[in-house]
Amino acid sequence: MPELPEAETIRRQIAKKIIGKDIREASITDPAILRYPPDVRRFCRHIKKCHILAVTRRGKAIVCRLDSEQLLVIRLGMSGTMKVVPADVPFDRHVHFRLRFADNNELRLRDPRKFGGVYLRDGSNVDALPEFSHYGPDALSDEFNADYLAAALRGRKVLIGVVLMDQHLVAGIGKIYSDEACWRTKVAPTRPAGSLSRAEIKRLAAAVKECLTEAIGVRGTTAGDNSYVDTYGLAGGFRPATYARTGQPCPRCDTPIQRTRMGGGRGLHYCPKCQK
DNA sequence: AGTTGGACCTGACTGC
DNA sequence: TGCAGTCAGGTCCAAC
Repeated sequence: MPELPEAETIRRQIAKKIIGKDIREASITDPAILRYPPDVRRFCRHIKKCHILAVTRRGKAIVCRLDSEQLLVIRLGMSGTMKVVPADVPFDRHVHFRLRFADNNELRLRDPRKFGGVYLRDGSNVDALPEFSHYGPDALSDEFNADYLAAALRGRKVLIGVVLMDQHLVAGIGKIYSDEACWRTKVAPTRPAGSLSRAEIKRLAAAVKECLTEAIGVRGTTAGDNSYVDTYGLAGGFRPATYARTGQPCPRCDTPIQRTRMGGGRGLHYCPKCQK
């Protein structure tokens, strides 16, 4: 599932191929993928006159800045991948969104589970968009640090492994890197967020940046039932210590990794011995 | 306001 | 072999 490192990997790879390009045609095979505006035909008619000025990222989302003073937001959901290929390359039924450029290459969004989405919004300020107006600081920004995290966690009863995935608190972290950051901090993800000591919070903030940065360096993570691949179809090189490793030995102490369900919901992976 | 839980979606897997 | 059931999770929304 694309989190910050996977989104950043895809952003870097497609940026080289689409910045400065003129859009000639947009195709939306599944209208549900277009979250805004509601009118598919108007969207397609409008965007085919646009030019891509920049490709940035906010949390797990990729944002294209257009010369029309608009922003094209692409969310990958949990199964989304993007690639740029010549327009005559065949595609399957999971490709829901395509942008064809004047050079006859196509940007394609493939998303089997359809949790992803495309948004076209007026304006050039990413933080002002409805999609991001309540987002916390990007996990790799200077704004996300021990002081910020300590203030944000104070009094919170939600489990630390859950609250780290709250994009309103900090943007870019999902299951893989929440589990990973807790493991590196030696903190059980099942602890109430407000129970962490100042020292633990400081280590946690550093661990978040550390594992995200490492993961970007190896083009993200391919693990569990997810089939994430970058725009060249290659798996990510990051190897999580606990995520999707239930029953396998902890890399630090060999204790079998446990998985718990938080209230019937999603799973948290951790080492019951060295994470307190 | 903080928190919980269900809905969305479909490929991969399990069990009969 | 085939079919039903379960699981995975990012995000949104309704309901305590």
